[in-house]
Amino acid sequence: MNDEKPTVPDTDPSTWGTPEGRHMIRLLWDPPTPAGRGPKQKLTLDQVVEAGMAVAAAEGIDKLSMRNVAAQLGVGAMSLYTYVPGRDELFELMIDRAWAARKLPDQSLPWREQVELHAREAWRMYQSYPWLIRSNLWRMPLGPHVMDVQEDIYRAVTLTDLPYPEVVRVAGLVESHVFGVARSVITDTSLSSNTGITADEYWESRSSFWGTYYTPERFPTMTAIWESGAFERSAGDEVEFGLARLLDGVELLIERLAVSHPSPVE
Amino acid sequence: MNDEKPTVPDTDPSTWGTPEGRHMIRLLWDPPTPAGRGPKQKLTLDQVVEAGMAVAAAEGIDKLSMRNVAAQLGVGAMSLYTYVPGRDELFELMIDRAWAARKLPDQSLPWREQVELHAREAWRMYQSYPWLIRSNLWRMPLGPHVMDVQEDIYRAVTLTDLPYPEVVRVAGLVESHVFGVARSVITDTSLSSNTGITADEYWESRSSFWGTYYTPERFPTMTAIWESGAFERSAGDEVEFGLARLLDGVELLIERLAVSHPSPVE
DNA sequence: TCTCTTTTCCGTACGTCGTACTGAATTCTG
DNA sequence: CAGAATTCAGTACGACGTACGGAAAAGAGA
Repeated sequence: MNDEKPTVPDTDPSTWGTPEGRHMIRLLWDPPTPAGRGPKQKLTLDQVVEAGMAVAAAEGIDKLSMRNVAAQLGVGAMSLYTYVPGRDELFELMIDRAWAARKLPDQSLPWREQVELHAREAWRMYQSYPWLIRSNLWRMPLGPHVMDVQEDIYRAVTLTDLPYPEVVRVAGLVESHVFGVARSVITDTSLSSNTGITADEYWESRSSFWGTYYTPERFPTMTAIWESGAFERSAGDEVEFGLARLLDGVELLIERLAVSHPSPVE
Repeated sequence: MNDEKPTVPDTDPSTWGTPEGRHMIRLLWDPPTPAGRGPKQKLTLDQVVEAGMAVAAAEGIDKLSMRNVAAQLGVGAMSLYTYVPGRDELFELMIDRAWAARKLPDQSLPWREQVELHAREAWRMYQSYPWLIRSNLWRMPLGPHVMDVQEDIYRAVTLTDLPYPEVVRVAGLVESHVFGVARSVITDTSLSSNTGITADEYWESRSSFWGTYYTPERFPTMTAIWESGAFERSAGDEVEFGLARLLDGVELLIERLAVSHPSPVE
């Protein structure tokens, strides 16, 4: 037995994983080969992905359906399946494409400035492509742009000389923070995900709450904050504020570790 | 003109907002009145919400459909609409119910310990109800449990004596952090949102990437981190690590403000 | 040039979803 | 006991992703 399927590690990567997985990796990394035989393709993969981003930008991510993207391109819905395996995969390609616009920091800068630039670039990305907040429910696409940025973030954080486990955590912390601010701002700014109502309309529709169940006795702190006007936030500042606190904390950790394990080179 | 609809502020809260909004607020705050006339109800609102949570727990949030919840309860799908205005509203009620289990910290503790307890409770909540990570796409429900916890978080952060704008930001920062860790862990742990494949199956299916496009030259830092084993993270530690860095940063801010604006009482 | 194979395009169709509408059954009110 | 109000639920509509199959197009081999 076991003579047909050897248990030795397979050395040919083109047989690793599943056909679907390999197909998706190829779509992300290789320009799709124009394929000799049949009729010419009316579109390119890039056009399809761009049309998806156009639909998401114009009508919101909830309207990103195969039928809508196809209509945007003037083709039948099922035609898209020759370019893309399915809706989820199209979204994956859109995510990687969104990351393509990320600038990388000058490597000669101090680590903190590099990390700050990465955070601001992430913030800019979420503002440009608000539908990216949905990507949190997806696994990270293994696309070239996502991976290159990710690598550069880890490189920048490594400059702190922190041990690798802490590097991973700090990188995740910065990412989470920007994402968190983006999420709250986008949810409050753009249209509601399902119904098409704005934030103002939402609060207005539920305004009866403030006259019936909300009492300053039950919610004294919120009342005070509200009256101070501090709930009216400016989003950009929130990113910077959190980032500053967070990196202050990281610097403190670096100092503390330096004291307990002094560098032999110093 | 304008004699029928006065522009003076309406003093009767029962006319504020929209009928739908008022209905939802009532569902969140008042036990539904058993309503005299028609046939007895076979269920209670609580049973419906609980059935929704059961479906979400057993099959994942993607299987939370009106038909599934109804089947769970042994009633017709349309019957649910006498208890709940719609699917989104049911989810809103589920969210508030999930927050009901949040413990509040002892108010005599130092602010930092109180905030830490809030963070750990949030973490526990996301572990108990993983489908809550979807709530980020919703606006915060104005339910009693959500509001009470929120008030208590603000109260705890206020103990720092920071100005209100900073209080709001710090509270948001802690919330974002816990959410961020929960998101990454849940996405990596539970089944994929759409397809029913596990994280292991996902990475396995795409494993061809590592043999074809991934090279240590292009991704040197990730390679080093990978080989050190630092990518195998333990989630609970991540919450604590980030929380520690974050609150260290907040303490630093407090000290800095205390220096520039020394308390007159001291 | 003619045929064969491959590929593209896309209409149809199935199963899912939320929910509008309708009507029958049920219970309290007058 | 008639009428009004309310619950339950079947049917149906328009959206969705996508499996399937057929028609058309284009290069490859004769």
